[in-house]
Amino acid sequence: MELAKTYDPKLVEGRWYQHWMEQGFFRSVPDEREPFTIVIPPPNVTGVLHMGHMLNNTIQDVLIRKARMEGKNACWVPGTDHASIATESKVVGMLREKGIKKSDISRDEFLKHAFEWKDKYGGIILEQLRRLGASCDWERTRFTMEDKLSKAVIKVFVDLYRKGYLYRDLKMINWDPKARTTLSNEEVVYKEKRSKLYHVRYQVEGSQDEWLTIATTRPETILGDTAVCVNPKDPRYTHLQGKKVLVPLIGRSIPVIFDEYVDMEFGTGALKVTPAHDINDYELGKKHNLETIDMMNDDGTISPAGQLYVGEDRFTARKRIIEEIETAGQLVKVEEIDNKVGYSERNPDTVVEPRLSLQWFVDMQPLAGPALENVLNDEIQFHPAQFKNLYKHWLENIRNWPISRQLWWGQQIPAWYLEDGSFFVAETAEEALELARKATKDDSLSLSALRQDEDVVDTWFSSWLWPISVFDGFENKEELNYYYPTNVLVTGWDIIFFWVARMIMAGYEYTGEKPFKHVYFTGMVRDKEGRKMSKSLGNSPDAMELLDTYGADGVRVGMLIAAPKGNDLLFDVKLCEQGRNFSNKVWNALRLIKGWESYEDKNTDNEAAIAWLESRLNQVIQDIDAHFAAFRLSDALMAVYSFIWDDFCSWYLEMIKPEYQQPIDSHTLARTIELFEKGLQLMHPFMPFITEEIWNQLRERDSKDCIIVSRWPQAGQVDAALLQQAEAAKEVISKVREVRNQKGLKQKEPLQLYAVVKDKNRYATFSAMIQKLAFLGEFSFVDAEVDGTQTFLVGTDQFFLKTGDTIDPEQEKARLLQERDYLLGFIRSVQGKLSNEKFVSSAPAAVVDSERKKLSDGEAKVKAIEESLAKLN
RNA sequence: GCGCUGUUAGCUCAGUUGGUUCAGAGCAUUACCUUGACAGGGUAGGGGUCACUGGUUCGAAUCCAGUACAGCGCACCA
Repeated sequence: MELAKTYDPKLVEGRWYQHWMEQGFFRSVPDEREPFTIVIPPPNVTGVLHMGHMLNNTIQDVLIRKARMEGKNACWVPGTDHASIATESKVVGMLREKGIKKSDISRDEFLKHAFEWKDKYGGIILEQLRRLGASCDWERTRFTMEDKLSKAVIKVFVDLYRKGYLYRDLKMINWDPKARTTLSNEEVVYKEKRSKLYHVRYQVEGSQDEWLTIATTRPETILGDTAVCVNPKDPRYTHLQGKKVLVPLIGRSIPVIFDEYVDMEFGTGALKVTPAHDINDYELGKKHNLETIDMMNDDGTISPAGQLYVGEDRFTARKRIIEEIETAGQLVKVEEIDNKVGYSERNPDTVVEPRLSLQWFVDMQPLAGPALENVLNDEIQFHPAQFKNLYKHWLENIRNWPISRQLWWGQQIPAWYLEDGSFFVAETAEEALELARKATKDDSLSLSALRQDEDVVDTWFSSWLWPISVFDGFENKEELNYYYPTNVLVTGWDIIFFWVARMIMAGYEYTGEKPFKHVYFTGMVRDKEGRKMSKSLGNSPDAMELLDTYGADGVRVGMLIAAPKGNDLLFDVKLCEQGRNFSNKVWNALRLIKGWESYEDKNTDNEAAIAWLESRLNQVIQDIDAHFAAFRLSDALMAVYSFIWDDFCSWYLEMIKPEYQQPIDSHTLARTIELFEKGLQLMHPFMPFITEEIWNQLRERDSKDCIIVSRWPQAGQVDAALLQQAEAAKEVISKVREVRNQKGLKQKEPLQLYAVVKDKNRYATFSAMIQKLAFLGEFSFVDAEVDGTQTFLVGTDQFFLKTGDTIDPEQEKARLLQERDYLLGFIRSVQGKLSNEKFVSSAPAAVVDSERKKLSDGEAKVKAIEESLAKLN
């Protein structure tokens, strides 16, 4: 069959993926082999594949494929995350389009809609991952909100509650008024903003015209003011001791209090205090027994407690209140300042409000200990390791985790309340009822007396259990014992707190063991200018389109070749082009080899070439294994890339290539196929499809004899002397080509080369190669300089190339003089070192020897050049 | 404000304990080549005072201190 001139991934990828599936190559069940386990960072169930996923999952696939080839029981567990805030807001939006308001339907109805939505759109991303070549065990696909996983969440909630690690408390939390839910500190993103600082004067109660001016960036909260605070050391305000002031517009009388907390330098030195809407104000309020007025509704509108602008949005209210204050003559001035404003991570345009709220919290202190210790002591290794710093800092300053979310899409909090507000935490309503009966000593209590907490838990409160729960580890230890701890987690460093740290905590708490041995952090995928990929910038390529255009292998190479671990990837489609070009290069190596007719012969002139490539291969295997061990995937890819392109294609195939349309001896062909196969195996983790295709093109194979399950090549002997000889030969060839280039000679016009060398053996093995690749009519050793030739040096060996051209003596002289001057300078610096007694006495002998060798080599070279110069004169 | 990390070729990055040609790779770029596996190609080049200053050392891209710039994290922000 004739092979196409260019490689077409479309004809290959789908076919092989299906074949792998049919053969069950991705399937893993526990057996006696060593396991190698990766759990996927579950993408949002309604998500679609983007560049970040491609990078992340390519890395996981590379690792899992390598492990599979090493004979390990490779298990990559896929799945999706219910992503409560993100998904719920998508569903709310979808319902709104249908004219349904969330507030008009019941929880059950809403969940019905949500599950319908999930069944329709959920899992698209998993299908897309198949296109990328992800070799997940799809039979293990899990979902964070499926029954078993939800049960685990409830179990853990109850357990932590009973241990006293989980409690309910009224605290200042971050509130997302769009999603109408609590957020943890980590879910608040602070952005530097240019804001207005309003200076507003409050009249001192009982005075005619005495005023106290405060400064605020959130004037709408004036409606919730219950004090004004000044520093007791501030001489400007000492006279206000015991005085009261009137809140503008509403005229509420509030005390002037004194606290060192206030910075005298900032604004006017007077701070309005709104205990319900600011964390610091709340602390002041507690300390000074202030009233707390919650003047905002959960959607960010003003509540009746605010008295004015009730029902208006907070930002509209801000505008209007300032206008009215100005009209009242109480706006002193407006100043521009830079401050940081917190936005919701999930709703990036929504400003987060500090809000006083009754929520469930996890006490992180007891969980943090083992999590910190085992990362610092490298029981769990971070790659790159510098993320340990970030991790350490966060854990050492850890704050309690508010886990309740005022949403419906998620695991409902297993707490049941009685009329009087007392509550009972249990895995089921029945158990809660039993607890309630015991507590109240009232056996007549029925389920209808209990009301379950309306809230659900934070998504991360389910995903922190992921490495355990995907193996059903909370009900059955069998699979857990085999697959856990998992080998490596591949994830972005941006969720180091959200997810990585918490999985480590849950791991130690619930299994007494780490959840993974290694964490490979990927950076963010940015465009080539370093900007974040975003819809509004339109700089985010369509992932599926890339796969179509460049093939999965091309895209995978493109992503990995420029993705050093932990660093952001500056993505450019040109990288995928490079990947595709590489595919094509390998494909054409196949075409060449397949195109050869062979004749039976056990003797060959190519023995040296074969032995050389084999040594190179063994060297490359060693390099690649070392790169993998250190998670240097880009380097591993680069090593195989240059082995295939440079060593195999550019040198080896050219060395053994027969004359045009001539056959090749069978021995060389067989050995070439073997070596090519090994190269393909090294490529396979990175480029699964094309390697499988070529693997099967090279020989007739059984349907089970696939490269994906072939054994990873073992590094054999490296013949260092041979490699050196080859390098010398390559240098001679390059030098000849250089001369041709300079002289404008044809590549294939036969020339004569003569050499004066110290050791003929150095060139003996490859002399035929030199002759062939440098296109020489003659290559021979001589005893003395040959006249009328172009000269060059390889090491200290002299070469004389007869170009047929007449040599311009002046030009040649100039060239030689330049080279000599360079060498003389070099020699001077080496001599300088060697004449320094301190160097000779304190440097290691090997270093001194090498300097001496440099000197003698340099001198020999100069001597050779001077001989040539003498001839020219 | 506190802390972490970085600064090496036009771009993205290697450079392991200071010492063998250590100043590298890929991409980009330049010249030449093109019926011969591959123009999605071949061959050969050009390109860097290793951010700056000082120190340690026989010897510094590498170690130390300081400076500048950049990125990130945390805290504060009326």
